[in-house]
Amino acid sequence: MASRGINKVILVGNLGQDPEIRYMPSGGAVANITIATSESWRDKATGEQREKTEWHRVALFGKLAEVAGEYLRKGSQVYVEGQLQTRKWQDQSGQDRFTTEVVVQGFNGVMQMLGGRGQGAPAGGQQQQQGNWGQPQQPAQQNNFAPQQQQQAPQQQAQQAPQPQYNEPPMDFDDDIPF
Amino acid sequence: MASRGINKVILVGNLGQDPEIRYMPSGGAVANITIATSESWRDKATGEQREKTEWHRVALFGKLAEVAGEYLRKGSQVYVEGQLQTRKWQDQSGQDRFTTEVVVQGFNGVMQMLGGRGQGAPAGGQQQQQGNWGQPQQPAQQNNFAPQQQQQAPQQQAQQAPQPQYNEPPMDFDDDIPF
Amino acid sequence: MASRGINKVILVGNLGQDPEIRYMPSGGAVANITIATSESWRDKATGEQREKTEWHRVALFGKLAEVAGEYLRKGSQVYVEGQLQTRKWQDQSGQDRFTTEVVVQGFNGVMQMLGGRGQGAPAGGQQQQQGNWGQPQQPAQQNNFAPQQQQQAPQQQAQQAPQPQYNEPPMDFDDDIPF
Amino acid sequence: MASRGINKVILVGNLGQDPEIRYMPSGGAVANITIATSESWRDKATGEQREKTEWHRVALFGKLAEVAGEYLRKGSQVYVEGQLQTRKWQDQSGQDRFTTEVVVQGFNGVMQMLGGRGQGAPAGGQQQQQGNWGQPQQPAQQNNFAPQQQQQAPQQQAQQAPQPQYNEPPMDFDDDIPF
DNA sequence: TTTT
DNA sequence: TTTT
Repeated sequence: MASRGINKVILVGNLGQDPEIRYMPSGGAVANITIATSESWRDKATGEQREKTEWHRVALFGKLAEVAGEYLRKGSQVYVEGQLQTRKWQDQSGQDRFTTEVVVQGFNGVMQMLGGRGQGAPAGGQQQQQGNWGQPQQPAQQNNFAPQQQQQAPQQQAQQAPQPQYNEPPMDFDDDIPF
Repeated sequence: MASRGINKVILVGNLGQDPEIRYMPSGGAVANITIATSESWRDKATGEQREKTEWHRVALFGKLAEVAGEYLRKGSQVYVEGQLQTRKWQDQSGQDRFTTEVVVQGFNGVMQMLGGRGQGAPAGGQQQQQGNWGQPQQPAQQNNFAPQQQQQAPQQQAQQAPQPQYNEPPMDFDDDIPF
Repeated sequence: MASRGINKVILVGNLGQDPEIRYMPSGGAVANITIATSESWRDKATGEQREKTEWHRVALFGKLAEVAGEYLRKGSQVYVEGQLQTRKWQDQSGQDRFTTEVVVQGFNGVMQMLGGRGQGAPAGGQQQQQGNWGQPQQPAQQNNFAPQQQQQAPQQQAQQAPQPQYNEPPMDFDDDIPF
Repeated sequence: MASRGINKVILVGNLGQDPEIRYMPSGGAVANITIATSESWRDKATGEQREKTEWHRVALFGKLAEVAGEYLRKGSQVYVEGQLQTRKWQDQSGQDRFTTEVVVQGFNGVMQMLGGRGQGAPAGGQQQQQGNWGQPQQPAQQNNFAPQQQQQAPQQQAQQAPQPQYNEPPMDFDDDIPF
């Protein structure tokens, strides 16, 4: 767990959609969220107000993934601190592709919900609505990674890049395998 | 220049190769560098020492780009602070691709050489050797972006992703156009 | 405005009280706020839940000070990014004392209100309530630093340390004088 | 080990003197270092180049303290990441005083030596010279905090503030007691 | 796709 | 002195 160099990302922004929770074969949770940050400025040439939004792919692991799944929702404001990680995957034509994510994990990972009083998910009895996360009908241990990937591919296609399989599974909070 | 949210990256690491300096049509400098950070750990299963290196694409603009070109070299240790930015480009087959970079620019961008006394380029009389950067034989104003891009594409191909053109040119230190 | 080394503080927390706004002889605004961050843990020995709150003295300058005065209130959640600065002052007995603050200022300073919809001050017609800030009855230019300091001394005494005079006035957003 | 809010300090700078290593009653190591960061600018009024150095008190705990003691020296360049902490102590006249330090500790603490090959302590056979740190003639367990404090007080007096005793001992890497 |  |  030593490291040479510093690789740190700090984001504060709002979720573009509800978190997607999955489970690794080991049973560790993974939450994928997208966070928006934006800059606005006055265009010198036209004098108009302009705005540009940057979307960040963030992957949380272990306990933080579970908290994200429970409390974060589309629109939630959040602070995350993690590391940059670029992973290689193959598209349908077998070509190499790369996706860069912010990995929030282990000792260095931080996730804090912002904005106070209950901006997130209902704490109470509505947990049935969470059925599409983590496949509650099946024990978490059975939820493996690859099948879920397949399902997501089509819709992700329209976005940016299919979610690659975590062939080398990222370190769960209790594991010693770094990313 | 207002912003909603925080988008901050901090890296400390070593350059994988000499900086590549180019000039935008406006004359503003752009330096592309790759920074390595690494983690090492003992594999629980095998007991072996393992190491994983992460490579970061970093783009510096304006004055910082010029300083990078003058003083940084392959192996230089550097601190950079910038923002995450994902840009879309088209590959040869016209397919959309995305590349994420750390943009170091303007007021929020920071670049500091580390390691003290002259780890980088010779400060003294060898500045002629910089001829291949920034095409000093021609006035900087003539160096536009696209042609240079073409030249770089082949070698970059082997790496990760061709360097996309900056169609929407990133803000030079003196410009009001954000990234 | 060059710098050797990195001096960066990032805080996310809540204000312990309303901001105190003052004006320097130059007319530049200064806002002093206190931000709480806290840690909670289970005491190994007793098994009890414990919590410790850290209070941070933060000084904002220029535009950010004005925004703080207008929108932040006791309890507001805020992100600030600034620099550590320790200043020397003399107590009543003439002894040297030191106070460390987070200075949020100029290009590197960041202040973002968190928590969304109107957690702060009313945007509308209640601005008269702000009368005790910045002495609106008098032109800002007349509000100088030292007198205000005198008034605050007694109450501050009970706290931590009297607010020292800014003998070497900190850089306003438009100044070139660093802190 | 939960926390509400973010309390983060990042420093890159050089040590003003050799680290001072002490041991807590528990046997955990504590290293005190001072780090300089500086800003330089051109004075608008006089046109002169000016420089201001900020000195930071940093306390490292546990393993990081040991590494600091072994490898850092006066002049060493270092990256540290920690938390702001203000502690109260009494001066000779019994008056309350406050000292703010950067605490580098536990999971969130980071310390990285910069500048590459052997800028710090001799890696080789000179480790006997470290005898004045950590009192190697006596078992670490016997080195308690308070006596060492007494010795340091006089010289520290000239500086900023006597090193307060850690009455509530800060969390060692293996402890669950936060700071 | 978020937020103001 | 804040917040949960």
